[in-house]
Amino acid sequence: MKDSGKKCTETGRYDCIKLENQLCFPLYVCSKEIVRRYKPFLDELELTYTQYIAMMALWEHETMNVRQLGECLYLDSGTLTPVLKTLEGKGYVQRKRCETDERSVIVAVTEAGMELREKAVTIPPRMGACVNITQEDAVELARILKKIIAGVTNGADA
Amino acid sequence: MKDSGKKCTETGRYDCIKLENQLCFPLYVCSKEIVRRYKPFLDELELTYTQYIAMMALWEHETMNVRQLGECLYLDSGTLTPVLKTLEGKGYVQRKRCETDERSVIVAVTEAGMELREKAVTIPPRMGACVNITQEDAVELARILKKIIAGVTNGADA
DNA sequence: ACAAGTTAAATTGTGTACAATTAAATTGCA
DNA sequence: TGCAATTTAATTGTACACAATTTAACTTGT
Repeated sequence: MKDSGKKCTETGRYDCIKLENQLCFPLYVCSKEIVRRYKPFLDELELTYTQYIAMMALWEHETMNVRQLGECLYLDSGTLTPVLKTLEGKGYVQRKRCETDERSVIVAVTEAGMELREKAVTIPPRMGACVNITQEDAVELARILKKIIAGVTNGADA
Repeated sequence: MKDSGKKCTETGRYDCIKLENQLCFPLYVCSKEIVRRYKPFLDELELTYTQYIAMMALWEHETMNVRQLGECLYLDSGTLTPVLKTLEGKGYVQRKRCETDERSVIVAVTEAGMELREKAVTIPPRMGACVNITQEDAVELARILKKIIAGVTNGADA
């Protein structure tokens, strides 16, 4: 349906670099737009999206060092250090050097951090109501994304 | 294995704010990781990802004002102005005020910008070889993402 | 014609992202 | 043991991304 016969939707030498033919671009846009949709809800907790996912990881694990948190969130210390300092400033986490290995910094959720969780549980259902997607599509999307992430983050070189 | 009556994959009060149950999070990670994968290829052209998608839009349209480009890329002037100034500095685009409406800034691809396109066409096929995804999944993914974007960017309030 | 409202881009300020480097602590091995 | 490699966070520098504000130019209603 789309090559050298020159139909209505014809194929050109530059088709592969058209925005509409990229997969990365809707991925990039979708990610940004969803995060933007979170903003009003996250504003209630005075958290940014990055702070929110960091808290999510910490609510589950209670305590992690920066490296582990980074593996969990796919972020490095260059991003996490300022985020964690901000969260510490807000009183939601505590940072301290590991006693048995002074290189590591242990991040632990505080009492106030655990209380924040109570407010946070209201966010996913409200977000869900905002995003126009069927249950089947959500499952499909999650499956495909996880497959891509697994392939891309391993040494899956060309 | 960890609370009330419950099976193996049991349901807890806080399940909805676990990282693994979010759809936004793999979307965010996938987008970032794919962009990271582009970097070695984009480095050859000395373009960032944002500069690359801006050039993609401009290669197709030759000339656009900042507002149109922003609608196309889902970016505002606060992001685009510095990106376009950088691209102008590299000699790939020219920026000038519209003569009939001095509020608008017209962005036009230069000769050098069009030549860059020749190098850029090699990127998508090489990226495709890097990303571990079947043709069917790619089609599915594109379909779902476009649906979400359409729903989220319109006033699809809860 | 003109004040009021609107639109367009730029600017300002905050917060990521990430590569590259640095500094300190720990490990491994000759 | 002793020191070179490695690991861990933090720092530095560049580049977005976006909300909010500003400035200038245009449009509209009267």
